Amino acid sequence: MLFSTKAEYGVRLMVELGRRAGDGLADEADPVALSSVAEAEILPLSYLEHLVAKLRQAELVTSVRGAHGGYRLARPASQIQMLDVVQALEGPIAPMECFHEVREGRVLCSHEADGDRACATKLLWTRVHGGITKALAGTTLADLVEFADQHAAREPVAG
Amino acid sequence: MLFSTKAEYGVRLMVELGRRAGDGLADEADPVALSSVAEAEILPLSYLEHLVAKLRQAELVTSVRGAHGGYRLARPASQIQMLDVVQALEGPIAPMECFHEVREGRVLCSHEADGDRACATKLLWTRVHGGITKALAGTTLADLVEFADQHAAREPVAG
DNA sequence: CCCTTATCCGACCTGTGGGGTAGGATTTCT
DNA sequence: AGAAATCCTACCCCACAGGTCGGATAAGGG
Repeated sequence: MLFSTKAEYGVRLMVELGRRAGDGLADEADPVALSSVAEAEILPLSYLEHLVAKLRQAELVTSVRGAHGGYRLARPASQIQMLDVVQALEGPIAPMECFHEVREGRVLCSHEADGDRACATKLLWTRVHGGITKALAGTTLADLVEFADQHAAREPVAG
Repeated sequence: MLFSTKAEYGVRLMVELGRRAGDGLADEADPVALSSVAEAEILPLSYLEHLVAKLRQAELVTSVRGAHGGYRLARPASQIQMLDVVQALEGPIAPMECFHEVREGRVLCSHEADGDRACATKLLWTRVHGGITKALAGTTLADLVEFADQHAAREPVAG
């Protein structure tokens, strides 16, 4: 298994926010209470709180405290890359322990200090890393929202 | 983190076997004792035994028991896809718990029984899965062996 | 002003699996 | 016979995923 349920739950949370934001106009709609998302997705509220905290720190959602508060997408779904979402939830995307992303697209293996022998595998992980990030960066939240709306058409979101 | 060290160690093991096999002629060379691989890669022998057992079950390596025994690649490195190696070591490549690969390229999400709502994320994981398998299937062991030989040229393999 | 509703925050708990060890049985070569 | 290797099973440790709990803080409504 590659990603944990953190990523799954967090993505489902984002999709839910995206669906309720309607077409644009996110700032004017009421913020969505986490409890309503938890109910709709059948996920534990207190666990979602931890996840949404990471999304907020990554400035992917904004929060409104107090009664009638809740969460909103920080920007339109079409401008949110899933790469950012998954990274916020799971931490840096490294196919292996020894891998850090140093700069945009540049990858470093910590075994290089041992002499390159340890990292015959570097070529492979680099390619895998590229494949994953490409798939994640090439998918926006809007893509998922649209997909979700199509496939769950018979049970539209309440609003 | 996506893959565990099982994949890393196992791949390094395979690369080591590939390097020692020379150019083709794998069947005629002496088999490689696991202890020599463990020494060269500075990995615990007893742990490698577990990994190589999986590789043998997947028919990626063959073994020779007894004194002067050891392991060989089951076929030329150029005919070994890294997808098979990683799958043998880590099990099925699923970006998420709820994901099974049903048939070549076809993927199923176990949440579908709950109604599709749970899997707004299906589109995303499908793309990620595709990115990973494409990267793994498109890389052969021979690619890694060549890469390793180039980058560790100043410390050639003993033989 | 207080009550309700919500976000926020940190401590805590529990099971699973990664990562590794240990010991011995078996096979084959010298 | 004995050394050198694979093979096999059982076991151990602990970090972390996955989740709970209690409470602090903030805002709106009567």
